[in-house]
Amino acid sequence: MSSTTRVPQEERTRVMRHRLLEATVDCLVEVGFARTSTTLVSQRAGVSRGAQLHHFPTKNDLVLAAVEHLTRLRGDELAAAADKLPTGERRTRAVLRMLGDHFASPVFTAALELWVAARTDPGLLEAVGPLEQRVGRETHRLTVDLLGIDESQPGNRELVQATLDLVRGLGLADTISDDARRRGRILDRWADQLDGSIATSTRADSAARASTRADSAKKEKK
Amino acid sequence: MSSTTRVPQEERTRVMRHRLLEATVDCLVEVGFARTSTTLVSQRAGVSRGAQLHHFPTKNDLVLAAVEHLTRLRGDELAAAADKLPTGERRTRAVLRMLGDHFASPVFTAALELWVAARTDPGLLEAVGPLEQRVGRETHRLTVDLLGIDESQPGNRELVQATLDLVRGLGLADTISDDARRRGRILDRWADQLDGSIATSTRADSAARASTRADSAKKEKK
DNA sequence: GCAAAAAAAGACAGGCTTGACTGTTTGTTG
DNA sequence: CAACAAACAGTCAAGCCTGTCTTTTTTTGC
Repeated sequence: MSSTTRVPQEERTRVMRHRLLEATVDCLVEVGFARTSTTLVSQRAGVSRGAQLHHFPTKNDLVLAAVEHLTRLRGDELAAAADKLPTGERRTRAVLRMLGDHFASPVFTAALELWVAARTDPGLLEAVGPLEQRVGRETHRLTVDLLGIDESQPGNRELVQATLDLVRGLGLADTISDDARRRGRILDRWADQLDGSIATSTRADSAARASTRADSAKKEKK
Repeated sequence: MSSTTRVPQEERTRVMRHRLLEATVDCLVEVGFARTSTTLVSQRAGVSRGAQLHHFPTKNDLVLAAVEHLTRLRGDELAAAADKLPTGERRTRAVLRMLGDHFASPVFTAALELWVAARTDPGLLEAVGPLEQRVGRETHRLTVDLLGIDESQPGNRELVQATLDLVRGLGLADTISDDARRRGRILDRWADQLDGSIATSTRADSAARASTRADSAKKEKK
């Protein structure tokens, strides 16, 4: 009875792999990397163990694919959040809050699990390292664009890096003691700090500042 | 016969437990929490499995004791580093570098492993949570004291918190891509930021502020 | 339609970890 | 010094995880 619904194999493969990768990320968030067993993933994905092994012969294959998947997820989430940013006053605060929220989201938690696991797993590190570096660079550039910062000014680059390391630290703290209010206060304070410092060192021209903001604000809306 | 060397049982117990806890911390750093098996710990400690099970009946008992041990270690290391700090010029830089070094040290790495593991382990979280909170408070106080910050001034408390979250983020980044130079640059920049901000918000004395700025302008050549 | 290939399902063995259990040595107490 | 308790040593079974293997179903090419 092949009369029910004919699904092309390409589509089936795509769906299966996607379900497995999503389940893997879910497991990373919910039970951590250590307890994320292949059996658990297949159960959560609603995929038979045989099918799983067919698409990802080894656990390493699955995890490596999950790393790439997660990298894509993080990029998308950041871009989407950046699109929703308001323009105008308190731009810096909004940007920082957006970053803070991202580094407290489940995708960051999953990335953290992989991050920590990769430290003592050479094979995983080989995959996580470069990708994390790429995400880091992209996030850096995004932040620079969103805030309209002139990196040619000495010290500004370090200031952006510090900001990103700060939100990373906040994200880490958030994983075991979620305190959004504390995070908000700290980020607001840092935004003031940034505004004061950046204003005096780079943006003498407020018109250019406004245009940069408007420009980076309107990304295509897919 | 008691001809060899008489060792009191209390001392034996103390030594055994200490060796096991040290080995546990070592394993956390070298292979991570996930692969830290009781067998591995007993091997590394040079303690028989039976003896281990005698002192720590379950793995949970061992890990919980290791958490406390590690907390003590971190406190001691911080206090020791604080004592060695130079006084006088560039105080802020020295303090930040000290914090940065601590959050890039093996004890922090071990704590990070427990931290991440605790997120998905209720029993562990129950032990790690309060202790981490305590260490956090102590570190905060230490930083405030070392930098001579007046927390009654609005915003200063958040600035110290941001500083600690920053070094935490730097420590996390350090675990998979050790880049001490980058860390140094960022912390120096942050120190300048702190000096400028704290000066204006707590010390109305503009002479102190000017000297601080002149100080931060000339980079050290190490 | 039919054969071949891909996809999916599930059983099975080998390796590792944990904690219970039994036996041995060493220190303490009367 | 004798009895008791604590410390120490090592074996064993149960459970889980991974990856191989065989079997069944579905899709594709002819």
